[in-house]
Amino acid sequence: MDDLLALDNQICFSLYAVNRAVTSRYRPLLAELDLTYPQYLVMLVLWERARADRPTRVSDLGARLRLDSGTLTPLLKRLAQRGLISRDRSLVDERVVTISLTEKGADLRELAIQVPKKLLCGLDVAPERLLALRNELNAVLKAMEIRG
Amino acid sequence: MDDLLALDNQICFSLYAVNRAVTSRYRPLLAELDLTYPQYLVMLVLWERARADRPTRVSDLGARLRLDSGTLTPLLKRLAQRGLISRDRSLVDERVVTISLTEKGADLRELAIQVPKKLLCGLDVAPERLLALRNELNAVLKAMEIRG
DNA sequence: TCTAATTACATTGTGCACAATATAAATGTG
DNA sequence: CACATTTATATTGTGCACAATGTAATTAGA
Repeated sequence: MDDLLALDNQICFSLYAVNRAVTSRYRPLLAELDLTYPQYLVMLVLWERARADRPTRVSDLGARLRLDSGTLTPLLKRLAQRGLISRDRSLVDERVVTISLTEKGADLRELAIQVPKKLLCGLDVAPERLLALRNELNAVLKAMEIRG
Repeated sequence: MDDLLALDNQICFSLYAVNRAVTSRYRPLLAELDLTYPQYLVMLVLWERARADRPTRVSDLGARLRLDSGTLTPLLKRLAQRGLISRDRSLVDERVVTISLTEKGADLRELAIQVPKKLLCGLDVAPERLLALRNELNAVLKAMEIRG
């Protein structure tokens, strides 16, 4: 059985399925914050950088999340429309758009802290198994990004 | 350091990033078959079931890939339009749509065999690491699906 | 048997991802 | 300084995912 094409032999399918399964666990929790999952990731980056007093450009978000402006621009517009962030053209370099948290956006962090807590509770998977998985994933990601 | 919210501490982000990284490795290979990644997954299921002479309904695809008709219906219409599959209302139960491979669709399997081969070559990750990852992923998926 | 509930799929609408292209500002080069 | 090149973001278009709703066929119940 060299069944290279069997669905269950594709790592890619496991990744795809688990990713969607995990995301759908997040969905109801994030719905309480009125955030989608990618919006949540953007907010995580912004909260992180704000704590270190680092200004954030669209391209910084792109580098961190591996997303391009085609994805980020409309997403950021929606966050801005909801008053969580502001988007301002840099005065130094007018090509650059600087993203900053509004007070409302910064405050949302308090609520967001509950998200990973609740998620881990609801997840019937041993913590050490999750940690092992994360480490494997990060190793693979690093290997893929360095070479290949 | 209560940094529950640090991006790098979120398993979900690793999953999300690796999933997209792997998918983008598939993309150029699948482009040669003129398939998207989800279309490829559907074809894998169809090839698998055809080998076992199992007829396939839309809901069978949905169960296997965990996708609903909102995703599958338009995807299957596109595959049908390209002449890879046919979609036929069941005569026994008119609610059911049966998906079958056309000759062209069945033949595409030969080309598709190259996909995982080329992918593994291009991937600079040790095979045993991938196998470990897949096993971890499958274990987590199973745990998530059995209990909430 | 008539009707209510269920089932299978389709449709609509929103929000990603991503390719391709556009636009405008900055930078480099002669 | 002109002008080509590069850079940062925006726009357009396609194809998922998924929630919500619709529709028609089947099944279950009274």
